[in-house]
Amino acid sequence: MVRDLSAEEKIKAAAKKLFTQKGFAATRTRDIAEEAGINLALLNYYFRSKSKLFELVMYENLSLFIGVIVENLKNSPNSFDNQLDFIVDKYIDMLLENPDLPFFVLNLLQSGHFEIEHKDNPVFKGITELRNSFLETILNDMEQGKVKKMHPLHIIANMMGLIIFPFIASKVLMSRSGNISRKEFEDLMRERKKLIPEWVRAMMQV
Amino acid sequence: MVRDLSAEEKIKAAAKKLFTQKGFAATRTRDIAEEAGINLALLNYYFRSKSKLFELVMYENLSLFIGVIVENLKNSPNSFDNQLDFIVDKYIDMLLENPDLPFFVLNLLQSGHFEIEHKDNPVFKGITELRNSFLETILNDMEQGKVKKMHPLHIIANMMGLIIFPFIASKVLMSRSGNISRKEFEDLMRERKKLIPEWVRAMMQV
DNA sequence: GTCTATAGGGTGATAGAC
DNA sequence: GTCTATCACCCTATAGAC
Repeated sequence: MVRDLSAEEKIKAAAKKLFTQKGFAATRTRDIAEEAGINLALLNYYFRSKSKLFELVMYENLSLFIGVIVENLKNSPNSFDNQLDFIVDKYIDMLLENPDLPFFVLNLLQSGHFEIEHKDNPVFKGITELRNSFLETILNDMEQGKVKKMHPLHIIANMMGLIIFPFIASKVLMSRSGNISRKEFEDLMRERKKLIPEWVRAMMQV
Repeated sequence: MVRDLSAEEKIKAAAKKLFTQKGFAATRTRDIAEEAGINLALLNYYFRSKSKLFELVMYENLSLFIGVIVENLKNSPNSFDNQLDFIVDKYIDMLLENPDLPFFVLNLLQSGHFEIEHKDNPVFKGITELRNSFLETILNDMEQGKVKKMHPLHIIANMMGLIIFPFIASKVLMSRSGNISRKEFEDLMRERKKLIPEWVRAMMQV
């Protein structure tokens, strides 16, 4: 139960939680209302419809996913090495605070509720900007012989996979069969803030 | 539309496709029936309920996910190096043929339709077996100083992330912003069959 | 702004004819 | 085994009282 907020904020927080955990279709407006501790009718009063509420949560989540990084990348030195440390650190911090976020993004990709292609979509622009900035520095470093030549997609996919995948798999890891606690998991993730940049550098010199 | 199969098989194939792509809640039995080219009533005639049908598809998908590997691991030499090449190769082949499979597993983790914890669940047993076999060889190699000492979870998460994550992200990569074709994507994945084992080895010696 | 009550539409499942 | 027609339920959204 979400407390000490306006009704509108309580609904938004509850919606964010449930949409992120269960996806659009499996989340009922009744559950959101109950989680928020308000009446069902109030949800429609503030947000007009389930879809509108979902879109709002979606934009806030995705902005979280890329916002910090896009903004700060502009101010960071233009070498892959520096950007690497920075991105890994920020992403892992963000995921430790929002561990379900990857699931939300994955839900989006399936649901069709989000036209990621739309040119003037600010999130789309952010992703494109992030990708281009990164590609540029990577290609630049390859040109200078600093790193082994390979398709830059490998590098981006590897880095993102090393960062994000453990959070996706966390439910298996922390299950009875996985046999580690939430605290152990979080400690391991923090440990990865140092390890991932080392690993990525090692991979790029094979 | 699925053709040239018995009604029962057509329904199963359609259900597998839709459940995998959209998840349990967002898939309507009517859509499955239409995709299969049969009547809605027939679905319940053969499978009793939407949930029962889902469970069937689920077991077949998960068995695919772990079955081949568990079986063949038993017959492979007991060193991490050999198992590494083998697993990467088999997984990527399997994912190239079933690119939506990771989404299905992710849906499962959210939906709660699957008690992965259940001890006598054959899929659970397979996963446990796979994990233990792997842990054993990794710890053994660490003991002998063949690889750097670190939490074995890092190694398993890294390997699985490098294999699976690109398929999860494939929809972004192959979108307009991602800017690569399906064929290019598949070629890159095949390239990774050689690269991933090299990367994993490099990471373990940092 | 917040509630109760209910309309309106969709979904899973089944009865019953063939 | 396969179909049509329909039931019973659940869900979103809104009307209207306070």
